[in-house]
Amino acid sequence: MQEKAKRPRRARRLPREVRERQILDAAVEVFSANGYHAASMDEVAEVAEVSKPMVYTYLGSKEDLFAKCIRREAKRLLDAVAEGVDTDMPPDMQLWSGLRSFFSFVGDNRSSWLVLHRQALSVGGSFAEEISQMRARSIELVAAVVVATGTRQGIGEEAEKSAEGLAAALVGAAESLAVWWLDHPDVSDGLLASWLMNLVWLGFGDLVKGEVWTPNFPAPT
Amino acid sequence: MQEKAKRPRRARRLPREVRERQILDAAVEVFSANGYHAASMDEVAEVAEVSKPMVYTYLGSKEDLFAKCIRREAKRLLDAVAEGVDTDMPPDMQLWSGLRSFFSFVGDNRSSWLVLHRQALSVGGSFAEEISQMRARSIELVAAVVVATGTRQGIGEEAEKSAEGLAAALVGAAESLAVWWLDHPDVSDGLLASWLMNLVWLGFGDLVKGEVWTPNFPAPT
DNA sequence: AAGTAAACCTACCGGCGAGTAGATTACGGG
DNA sequence: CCCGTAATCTACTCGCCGGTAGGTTTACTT
Repeated sequence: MQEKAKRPRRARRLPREVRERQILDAAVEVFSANGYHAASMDEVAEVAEVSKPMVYTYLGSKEDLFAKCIRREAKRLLDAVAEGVDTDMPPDMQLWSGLRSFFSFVGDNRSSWLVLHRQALSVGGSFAEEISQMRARSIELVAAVVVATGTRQGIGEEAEKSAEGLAAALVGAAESLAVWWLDHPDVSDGLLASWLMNLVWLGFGDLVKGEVWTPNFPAPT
Repeated sequence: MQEKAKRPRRARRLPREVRERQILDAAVEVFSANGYHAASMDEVAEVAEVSKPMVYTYLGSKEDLFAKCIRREAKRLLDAVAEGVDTDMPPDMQLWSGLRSFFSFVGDNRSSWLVLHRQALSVGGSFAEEISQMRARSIELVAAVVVATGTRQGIGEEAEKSAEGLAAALVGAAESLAVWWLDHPDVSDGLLASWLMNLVWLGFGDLVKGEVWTPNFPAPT
């Protein structure tokens, strides 16, 4: 019987700052795996290699913790995208760069993406609100690019009015493609971005030129 | 003290069939409102105006209940879309009709849509699997339409290879637009479908014709 | 009217998980 | 080397919720 009791049970003490980071990392992992409600604080603590009271002491309640996860990951994502986009570029290049950055981030940070995309929306209350607003902001940014293209080329009011809808569709397409990517990882982020650009930009372009698709119902005889 | 005990407490007894329907309706409502985990069986019972044991007797455990919700609502959605689509129509009209039916359904059945889109994915386990598969099937159907267009017009292998990705993007765009719709209800389902067709179909068309968008990096001097 | 089966309820149990009390140990400064 | 403080733990409480036991009422049948 060796005196196991004497062995230091856990890693050496670390400054609060570091622990907080560890816990947040663990929380993102746990939340992304099974969702907010299914995640337990015990599990977070375990993954973070820390005891539960530390989690509460440093990060507060479960809601607090989740909010902090969301905000941190959202900021990381937005920063990553913003970094790749230069607002002096022409609109199509802005979109292209933004998409590449987005897919690249998702590829490197699956958990972050999952926690933002899947979990945050399914938690009623203030988070959903917050996330929705952030998503809305993204959509507005995209819409701005769309409108910029339009006005530059003399877009009609009609199309401008629908710009936000189109932007929402584009954002959704990107998100969906990101999810699809999880099951088809043998594709590069650049290729994904190309697909979307080809799908969507040419559509925008035609819209701008005034070409429209209209349903041609079979003429009733 | 009037003999309140004598007053029939609840609505008249109803055949099992009817009750099951009521309970399922209530469950969809409750699950869609706050998600699977946050929903309580007591709340379902209350909304259904039935006592909890009835829920268990008729629909089984919480998981069973949720699964039955998902399956029923998914079937309703798929049927609604299928009903609007005639596979003899040309591909663009198929897409158009499908999109219209989809948006129409979502407009009429918000809870169904929410429970399918938001909640089902965030519940780990067999549901997520099931839902994912169903979504994958939808994507394949769309992909088939895309490919049909392509081959008819002599599409290249490259584009065909990416058809599934494009289909995923389109499905995602539609879903996202549906969500956007919730915040902007003053738009008709037909208009939504038009937007998407204009955005996407012209893109497909150009793809088929061999036109592609390519990033033109500023030539390094 | 009596019997029976199905519809329906009240009232409870057991466990899980959020959150906490309070002791304990390591590190830095004197 | 010793003390204070920050870091950290063990070990609990307590409410909520999934699930159930077992009885009661209604409605149909004969």
